[in-house]
Amino acid sequence: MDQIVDTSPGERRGDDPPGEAHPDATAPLRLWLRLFATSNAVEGELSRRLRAEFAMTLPRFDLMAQLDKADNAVTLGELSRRLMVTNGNVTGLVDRLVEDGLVERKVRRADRRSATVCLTADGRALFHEMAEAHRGWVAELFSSLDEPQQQALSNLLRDARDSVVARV
Amino acid sequence: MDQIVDTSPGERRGDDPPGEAHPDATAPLRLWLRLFATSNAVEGELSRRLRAEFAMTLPRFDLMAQLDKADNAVTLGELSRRLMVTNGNVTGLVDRLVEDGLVERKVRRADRRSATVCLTADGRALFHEMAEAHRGWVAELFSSLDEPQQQALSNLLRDARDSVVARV
DNA sequence: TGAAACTATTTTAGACTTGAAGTAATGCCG
DNA sequence: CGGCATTACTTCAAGTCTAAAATAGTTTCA
Repeated sequence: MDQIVDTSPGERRGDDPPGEAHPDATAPLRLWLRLFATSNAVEGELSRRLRAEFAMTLPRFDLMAQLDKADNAVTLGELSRRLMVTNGNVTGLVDRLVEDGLVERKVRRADRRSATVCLTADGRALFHEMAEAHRGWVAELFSSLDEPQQQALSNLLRDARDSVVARV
Repeated sequence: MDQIVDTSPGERRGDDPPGEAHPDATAPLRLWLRLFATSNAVEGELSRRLRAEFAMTLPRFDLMAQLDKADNAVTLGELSRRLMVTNGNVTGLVDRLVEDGLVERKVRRADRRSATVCLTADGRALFHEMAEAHRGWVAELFSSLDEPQQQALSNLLRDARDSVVARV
């Protein structure tokens, strides 16, 4: 969690219009700075509320969201891919969720290397409760932006992500 | 690092146009999902390159960036505010940077509670080298977006951040 | 068949992060 | 002066995360 690089340009207010002769070499840096700051602010606030209201962490919530969406049992490897985190990370998260009785681990008979994970009844109930609150929080946090702005931002972010992913 | 919530809507391709009667209750969720995925992808890649090329972590780089920008010695508390992280976090980061000989800690005579930090000569030299590479990487990662797109995205992100910060 | 390659997961070491509690110096004010 | 709140920083416990090594099961193919 970081990224306050900004090796030079100040926060210029206004619509940052110029678009002058040679493009500002620090413009992408400012873009990244804002992307990071925004993402971080949202993540931090959601994290705080989840902790305060449900004694839950964001990573665990995200893992449960994948399980809820999947409907069926999912392997650890698949979870790792969907959450975009390492295998070892998923192992630990699942361990803790199992301790809390929110998910279940089952070894597959078909391939004894792999195990699947699914929500318990308790886990599913809790998740639905949290998900509803979570959806409301997200909508609230972005509520200064109107529909078209949110749409435009969403589209640009999709393009940005594609740009990044293509170069990783 | 997470957030793969997405409790329902698939990744609709195209420009997500509809804009129908009652606004999709999951639209903000999709926006947040994309924001997070993009930020995370960039952060991960910058982190990897920084580690590979300079044996440096992003948090330490960010801290050094603040010191470079500040020009003068900065107190730990000020660093904490600028990096938007807790005090305890800064203490540890500075400890490790001091071990590496990249920054210096000085107790202030005026107020013996507080200490200031500044880059060493080595630290400053290394930072400038890293910052140049870093700027290039960021520009590269976003290079699929043209100037106006980057500008538009940057502006929307500023609005989004303001929206979030106003509600935290 | 059996060795080598591959796949799925766990383990480990190291770093980062937070929130809460602890320590120490300073400032306020009766 | 002297107690008390405040401020600055450190310490601590718990959780998250990664990269790399280890473990174990499966597949391939000579």
